[in-house]
Amino acid sequence: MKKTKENLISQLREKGLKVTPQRLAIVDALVENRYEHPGATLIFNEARKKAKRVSLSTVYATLKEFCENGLIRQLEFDRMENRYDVDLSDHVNLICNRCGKIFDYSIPASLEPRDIARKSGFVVTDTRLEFHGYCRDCLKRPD
Amino acid sequence: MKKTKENLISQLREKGLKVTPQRLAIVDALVENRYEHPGATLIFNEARKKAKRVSLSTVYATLKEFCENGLIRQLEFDRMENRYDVDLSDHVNLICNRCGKIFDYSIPASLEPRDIARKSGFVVTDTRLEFHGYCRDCLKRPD
DNA sequence: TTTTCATTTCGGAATCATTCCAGTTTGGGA
DNA sequence: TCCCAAACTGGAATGATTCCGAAATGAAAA
Repeated sequence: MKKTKENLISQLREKGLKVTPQRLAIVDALVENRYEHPGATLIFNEARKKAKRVSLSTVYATLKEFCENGLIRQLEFDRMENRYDVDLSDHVNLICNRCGKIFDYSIPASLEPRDIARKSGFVVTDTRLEFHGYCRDCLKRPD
Repeated sequence: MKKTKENLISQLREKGLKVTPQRLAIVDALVENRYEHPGATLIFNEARKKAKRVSLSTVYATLKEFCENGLIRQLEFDRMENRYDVDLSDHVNLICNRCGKIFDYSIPASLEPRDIARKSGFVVTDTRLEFHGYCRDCLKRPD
């Protein structure tokens, strides 16, 4: 399930999205920095090195497009810019309170903080579980 | 574990925080709108009705203060202002993609989307699990 | 009750990520 | 090669949140 550059590019074509120099540069940045869970700014700076012309607006638009087409996943935070993840498999994000790094913890038999600490060395101080979807009322309503 | 107005006010005193008209109004707003998981703006508008003078800056500062002292909990989102929760017990937030309402789902025997849908009528389309804490490296480093 | 001062509040400016917009460019199918 | 919907650009706009210096005020001590 390792997501490669080629992999993402062919997904682009499948979805009928155009393959532009900007998008190639952004794909590169995403894949090469996958373990850092890069934000828009980092992607912008990296993409700049590859493509002569890329604007920040384009980076935002492109990341949005990629998310909507299921190529990548957006991680949303407060007081930190959004981060993007090419790994779509189920996993837990371990976020350090001090350095801000984000670690992947592949899908756990147990979600007990104690178990996570034992296996990954990461001490959990705060848990955030969010399930997004549709509530009963909205499911009834058409459109 | 039901958090009352009095409850929060006495916590204020315990922590050595001053009890001001603004804070009383904010506590009111938090408790009375607990099920809506109010954001700063809603709290500001509600608090205004009770205290003659409250500024938005104060609301933000106060909510931050309350969070740091463990009186309430901040729920962070993207493209939506932060929300605040007086319920500190473990629970899952079910967030509707369409209407944006946030439902509490008290701590589940199972975190399987299927089970949640069956029990709460909420259809889960996206799961976000975040564990905040300290990584191995930061635990080593002093300060 | 008055005095005192650290804490709190104020409001307006500043910040920062993100989106919007209107005009220009371009990938890739015909 | 032509053509146009899709992409791109950069600068302005937005919106939540923080910052800041000055003014106001709980509440502890005198």
